[in-house]
Formats: sequence, C-alpha cells, structure tokens
Amino acid sequence: MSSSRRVTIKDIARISGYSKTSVSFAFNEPGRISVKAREAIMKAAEELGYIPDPLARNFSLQRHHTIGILLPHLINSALRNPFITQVIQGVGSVCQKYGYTLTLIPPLNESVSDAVRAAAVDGLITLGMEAEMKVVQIIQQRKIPYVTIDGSPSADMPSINIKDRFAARDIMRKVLEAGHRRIAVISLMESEEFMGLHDSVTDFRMSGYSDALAEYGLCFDASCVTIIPAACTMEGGRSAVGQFMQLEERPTALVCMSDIIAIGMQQELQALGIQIPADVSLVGFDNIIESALVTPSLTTVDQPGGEKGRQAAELIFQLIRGDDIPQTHIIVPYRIIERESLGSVHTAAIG
Amino acid sequence: MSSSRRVTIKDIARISGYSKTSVSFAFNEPGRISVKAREAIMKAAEELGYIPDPLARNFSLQRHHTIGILLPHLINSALRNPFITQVIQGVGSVCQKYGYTLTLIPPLNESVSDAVRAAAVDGLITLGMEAEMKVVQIIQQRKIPYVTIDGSPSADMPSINIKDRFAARDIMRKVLEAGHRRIAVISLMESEEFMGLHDSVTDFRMSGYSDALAEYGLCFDASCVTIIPAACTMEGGRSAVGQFMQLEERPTALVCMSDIIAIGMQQELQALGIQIPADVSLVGFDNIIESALVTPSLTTVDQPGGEKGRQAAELIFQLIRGDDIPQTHIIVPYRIIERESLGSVHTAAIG
DNA sequence: CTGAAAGCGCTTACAG
DNA sequence: CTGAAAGCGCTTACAG
Repeated sequence: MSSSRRVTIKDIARISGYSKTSVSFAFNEPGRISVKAREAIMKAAEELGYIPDPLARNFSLQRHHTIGILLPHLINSALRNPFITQVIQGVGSVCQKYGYTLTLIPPLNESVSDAVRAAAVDGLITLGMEAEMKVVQIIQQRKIPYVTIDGSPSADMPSINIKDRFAARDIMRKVLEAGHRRIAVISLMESEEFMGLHDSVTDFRMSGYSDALAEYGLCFDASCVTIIPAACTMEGGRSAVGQFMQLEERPTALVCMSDIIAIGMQQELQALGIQIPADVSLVGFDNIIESALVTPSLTTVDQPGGEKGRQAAELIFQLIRGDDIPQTHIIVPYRIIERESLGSVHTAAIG
Repeated sequence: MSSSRRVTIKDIARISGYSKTSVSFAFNEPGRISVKAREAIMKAAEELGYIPDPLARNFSLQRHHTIGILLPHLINSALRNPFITQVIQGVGSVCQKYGYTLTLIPPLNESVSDAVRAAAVDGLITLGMEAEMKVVQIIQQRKIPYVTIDGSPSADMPSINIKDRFAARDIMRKVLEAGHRRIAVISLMESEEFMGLHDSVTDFRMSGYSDALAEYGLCFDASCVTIIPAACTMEGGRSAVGQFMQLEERPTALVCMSDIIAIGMQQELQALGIQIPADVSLVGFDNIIESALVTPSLTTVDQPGGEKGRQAAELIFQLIRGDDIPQTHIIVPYRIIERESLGSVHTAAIG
C-alpha cells in the first residue's frame, strides 16, 4: 500500500503539483487556498496516507502539546498510592480539555535533574518540590512554566497546597481528645533529593502534630511520641508495623501521614490479630477512596487530590498562555473525616 | 542572570570560540574533542545556563523518547479504575528502565483517531483495540510500533491478553457450582468507537459465561441471565444496582466483568441494607488490590495488570529496536481467587 | 491564491 | 581534533 519510507509534505507537494506552503495550508488553514488546490492536495494525501509529522510540527511551532508530571519516586511506587493517581487524574482532565497529552516523567537514570533536562514538555507539575532543590534551578534555567503541588511555597515557585500544619493539628487533636497519650507518628520517608531540606509537607505536618500536643501540655519527644518513617505505599505501612510491634511501651494510636500507609498497617495489624480500634487506634491523611472501603473505615483528613491536580494544571496553562496570574499560591480546603478507626483510649490497651 | 531569549548551541559556539559541531560533541561524545575545547565549551555553557533543547534534539534524532498509552475513555474515568492504573504502572516501570517517559493520550476533541494523528511518541500501547477499528489504520499509516492490551489478536497487531473466555467460564462455573441459577451479568459498557465490533474482551467473556451455563444445561437468555451494562467505574457499579433492584425475579448472583464495578455495586447494595453474600452473591474480574480490602472480600479472577503493561512495553521496545520478535501474541496467566462474596444459593434469597 | 525561502535547534557524515 | 554544511519536516512572513 504505502512505501516503507515515510511520506512527507514534500511528497504531497510533488504529487499534487502544489507547493509545501499550500500543503501546509490545506491542513492548517484550508481557507487560505482555493478549493481546487485543497482537493488536489487532500487527494494526494489520501492516496499516500500522509499524516503531518507531529514532531516536526511541534518543533516548528516551538511547543510540545504536552504537560509533564515530575515523579519524585519510581513510577511504580508513585502510582501505587491512589492519592497520586487522583492528582494525575486532575491534571489529566485539564490537559484533555485543552487538547494536551500528559507525560509522566520518572527520574532519568536515578536523577530527577537529568529527567528535567531531557523533558520534552511545555510545562511541568512537580510533587513536593522545594525552591532550594537543584532540580528547581534546572527547571528555571530551561524557562519552562512550572507549578509545585505539596511543595513549599516560595516567591518564584507557584504552588498548590492545603494548610498541612492546621490539618495535621486538627487530626492530632481528635486523637488527643479521644484520650490517647502514647502515640506513634508514621511519617513519610523522604527521597534523597529531599534530604536535609526543611519546609516539606512532612515538616509542616510534624509541626501541626506538635502544636496539638502542646495544647495538651505534651511535647514531641520519645516520652510520648515515637516517629516511624515509612515508604508511601501499602507495603511501607505493612513493614512499619514491625517497628511498632517492637516498641516496649506500645502506643495506643497510630497517626499516619498517608492513608495508603495507614491501610497497609491496618491489613498487617489485622493479620496479626490486633483489633482496630479496640487494641490500637489508627488515623490517616488524604482520604483516598479506599479509606471508606476498608473495615474499620479510616478516620482521616480529606484533601482533594483531583482538585489539586486540576488547579495546578489550570495554573500551568495560564502561565503558558502568558496570562496575568491572579494568585500563584493556591490553598485548597481540607477537612477531618471521622470514621471508625479512631477509638477512645479507655478501650485501647493491648495485652 | 540569563537573558530572556533562550540560549542555543549557537550562543555557546560563539562564546566559547568553537563550532556548533564541537559544542554538540562536548555534550554527547566528549571523547571526540580535546580537553581544552571541552572545558571552554562547558564553561560557556555553565555561564549562560545552556541546556540542549530536547525538542530539537529529538527532532534531529527522529525520536521522541516517550511511549504513549492510548486511553479509550476520558482520562478521568480511565484512571479511576485501579486495573488501568496497574497496567500503566507496568508500562511505566519499563519506560523508566529504558530512560523513556510515558505519555497518557486521551481522545483529542472527542476523537481517538485525532489523538493518534497528533501523538508525539515512539510507540503506542492501546487498550482494547481491534484490528478493524479506524484508529488502527491510522496507527499503521503513521508506521509507529504498537501493541494492544485486551484487544483482539490479529495478524498485524501484536497483543497481550489473558484467556478471557476460559477465565470467564471458570468464574461462572464457581457461581453455578454454588447453586445459582438466576444470574445477572454486569458487562462493560463499550465506548462508541467499539460499537458493533466483535471479538472484544466483553464478547470473549460473554462466550465464557455462556460456555459454563451450557455445561449446566442453561442458556444465555432472559430466562436465567439478565445483562446489565455498566461504565467501568465505581459509580458505574453503583448505578447498575438500580437496574438490578427493578428486576422482578431478582437474580441471586451478580457476575461482574470488572472488580471496580463489583465494588461499586457492593457499596450500593450494602447501603440499601442488602447482605452479601447472604442476600445476593457477587463476583468480579481483575483482582485489583481493593478486592481484598473490601468486606466481604471479593471472589474474582486474578489477572496481572502490571504484568500485562510490562509485557506490552517490552514488546514495544523490541519493535522500536527492530529486534526479531519471537512472539507477538502473548498470553498471560489468570486464576480464580475464591474469597467471601460468593455464597451458596441455599442462603441466597431476598425478601 | 500561490510559492520560494528562511527558520525552529539540534546531529552528523564528510573533508581538512 | 575541528568546522562548514546538509538535513530532520514542518510553518509562515513576505513577495508576487
């Protein structure tokens, strides 16, 4: 049917007897050429199965027609967290609306920076980026619009966040109100690129937990709080249980910075015959769909992942269009969802 | 720091005093130029914050360094099905391994064909594609390697499948073994592009269900089987319950072609006070993580979404490299997972 | 309405 | 080791 060499605009020009200019117009601004020319060109295109090469077109137009999401982790573990998937959904739906595709960008040979160097995208949405990171410098060097979700807001870095500190304080209050005084905080294991930086979402939440503890005259130290870092997956939660079980004075409440971790812990605890919330209480963060599905259902803080993604994407498109941006630091609402996994302390004691 | 115009290879050549060729070598084949040249060039690049433009580089190299997944639905509903997410994970992990990104391609102004025309990718993984679809023709016209997951295998279309017909037969057998004789099959609502085509996964599964019924001397008609099509989301499952409830002779078992649909139905049924499996049995398809989390846990057929994605991606990369392909129709194993949602019929009767 | 030509920013075969 | 030049396949300002 068609030859093995790809057919280009030049072929269509030759066959149809018109110029490359006209061929281009036939596809992009049909109104600018005569009906006769258009028909001859389209006929030739049809016969040869010509489709304008998107890469050449994009290059010529100096655009990519795709937005990138920079994944801080292996793509595999990132997508295993339904919250991330929600964010991607939100970004994706806006991309779709504007006729763009969505590119998932994992680290390139272990390096997020290399990934950014090579990223063929019109805009970049990052997860948990902080202004001091070297990656940010590279993004800026490449002069491509970017927005960070769950990063630390800073002057030249547009951001989408919830008030993590308040949200964390509020959920910890619920835990304290229920009478718990020995608590394990399951925090987010940070990837290397984040190490040693401050103002991460993890830090904000820690501060919030601490605020609530302070309200009860407690302080954030080994006497009442144990910190167990976990990878942000169900497996991360499962293995955190091991560390929890080894604690001599076992906490009566597990406060997780992520629902998927909380659910992993719940599964593992239940496998060990430990009752929730009778033996130990459990609260999460995110309110992923699964948190309502699980038994007991999870008390958690609801934050709108899809909304975060959507807002970030809309912001990126505004930046791409060069619109005046009314607000570059967007705060999205959260709320506490009380369900079954948090019990009162009087019932919380493990043999 | 840097001017507003983007800095190109030409600038670095000018500033460093070397040619564009040498600059290019400095970045891509440092061994081919002198240390002196390399240092001068890198210094200039450093000063101006030069990063080679990926778009130009890709265009010159005639590649994109990204693989596309063609989404048959709105990106939003596609990602709401954890099974699809699993497939994406699998594809993504292989892309990552080869230093590629992964592009999610939703329909472009409602058209999957237009999306393919504009897709800037080196290879395309499609979901549920059939050889007769117009989209396939366009992919072939563009001469880009492609593989279909859950499509119908055909000569010139490499594919990854499970034996859907057998899998469906096996799960239906379990249902029949449990004594059920009035059954509702919740099938997949097909998107328009699929309408009127045969050999879809839906068809294969229907045949499998039918095979099992035949073994029991039953036939696939209104006397014992009701077919309710549902969108492949939790909401799809929820609304399918409405149709189920209206049936006068209510089925004792719900056989779903997708776990996410089954879970949606389960939630809705439970909200209505209907007990599973006491009042009605429920089985699914896919074995997504959530199916084990839910109460009662879901009896279903396990199929490895991640593995499907991985295999499809590996195949695409083989095609891109021009390797000899040993096998273009890959069959991946499935198995029946018996859990709690399927009960024996003697207990299945609703007031 | 139509077309020749420059341009997008790289890579690379070739010659020196 | 180094560089001039062609080429990747489009778009588009400009002239006719």
